[in-house]
Amino acid sequence: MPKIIAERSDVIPVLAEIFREYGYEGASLSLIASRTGLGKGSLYHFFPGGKEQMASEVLREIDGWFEDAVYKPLRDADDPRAAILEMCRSVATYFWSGKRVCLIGAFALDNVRDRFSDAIRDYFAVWQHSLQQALVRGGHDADRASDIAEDAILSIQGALVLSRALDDTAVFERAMSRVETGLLAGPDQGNGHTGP
Amino acid sequence: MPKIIAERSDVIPVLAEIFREYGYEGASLSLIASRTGLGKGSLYHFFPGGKEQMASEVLREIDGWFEDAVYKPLRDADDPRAAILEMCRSVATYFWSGKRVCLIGAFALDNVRDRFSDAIRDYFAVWQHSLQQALVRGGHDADRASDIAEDAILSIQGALVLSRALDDTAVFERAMSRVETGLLAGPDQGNGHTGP
DNA sequence: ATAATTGTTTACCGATTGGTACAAAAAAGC
DNA sequence: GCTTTTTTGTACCAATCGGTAAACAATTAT
Repeated sequence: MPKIIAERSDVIPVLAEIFREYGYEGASLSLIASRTGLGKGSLYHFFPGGKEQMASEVLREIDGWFEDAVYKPLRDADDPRAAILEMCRSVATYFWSGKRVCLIGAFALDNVRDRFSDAIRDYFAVWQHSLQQALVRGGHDADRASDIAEDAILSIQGALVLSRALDDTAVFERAMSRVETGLLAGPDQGNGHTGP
Repeated sequence: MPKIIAERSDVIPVLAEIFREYGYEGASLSLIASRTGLGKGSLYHFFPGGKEQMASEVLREIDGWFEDAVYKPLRDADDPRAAILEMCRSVATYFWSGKRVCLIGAFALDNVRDRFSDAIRDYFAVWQHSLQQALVRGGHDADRASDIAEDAILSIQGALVLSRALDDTAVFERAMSRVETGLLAGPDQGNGHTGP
């Protein structure tokens, strides 16, 4: 039978998009089979662990992408401010201005959270830590940097929720603009809740 | 047969909790039947429209609760600052410091969003509008109030995502504290992205 | 008391779920 | 060429899905 194009690694992004659109439970095997072009036989040949393995590898791939494209630059870049700017740009592109859901955030709200809790926690924890590190190198003290990073990440997630709920990408874009401003504000400004 | 206790209105909060825990697709009829104590027959007697009607009435009830407990006070209260403070308190209690999911936010990320898009949109739109109104009465101009309200609501939603992902209610509490500070800051402070 | 209404039980429906078995086909190694 | 390994199609599985039918019990109205 024809081998079409399907390398094993080519199928994971397709799986990711399916899970994004339909959720874990909503992504039925027949749907997966039809969208990937792979029969059940092939699917279970590549992923003996079934749907759970598919989702698990999707999460790993997403995490890997963020590690390379976002987290590592944040930690290693010479200019932390430039890295933060680049993060905002990458994130806005990745989430297609709010039209594309964050699969890991969606899983966090779903009942499948327990099944993938480690991957979900790591994704956000590493993100926050990397961002915090960039902020510290930008002159913030550790505690305040942690706070700012947390607020930025949670704002991005909330922006995805709200822009999808209101069906308005402008919500996401405004939020990203606020996040960028908040991250780039120097350590001297006291624009937080730590006031008197 | 015994009439137990089940008034029709008593079952809706139970349904709400089930949907929160398992999501729309994850809440199977057999699960609903066992948790409510009602057989399928009774369920379909009360909700001829099946699961979709159940979810729909749950959303209406949630919306009604927020209208009474949050939105209306925000619009009508004599002291807008006190109303905003009360909103923060109500929200923190309602979401049990981040341990309880926002069903409407979760639906917004799910594939059932299309089915309930009107209810989802209204919930957030009315929230934002009510909060904006309170801010305007607190001295902000309309555009800036809209921006602040949007940021507050999206931060709350993001806090629910992140605190669940990290399994840490402190994330939610810190976020609520920041939200409160941001909402209560007077119109003279320039702590936003509208700088030069 | 009796009739009409309301609520509940139970059995059942076809469709679909995630997953398995296995043989045939294609690709790769020799 | 042949053999071995990797990949695929098909048939099948028990379990469960959301939903229906209808006989029956309990409540209410008369």
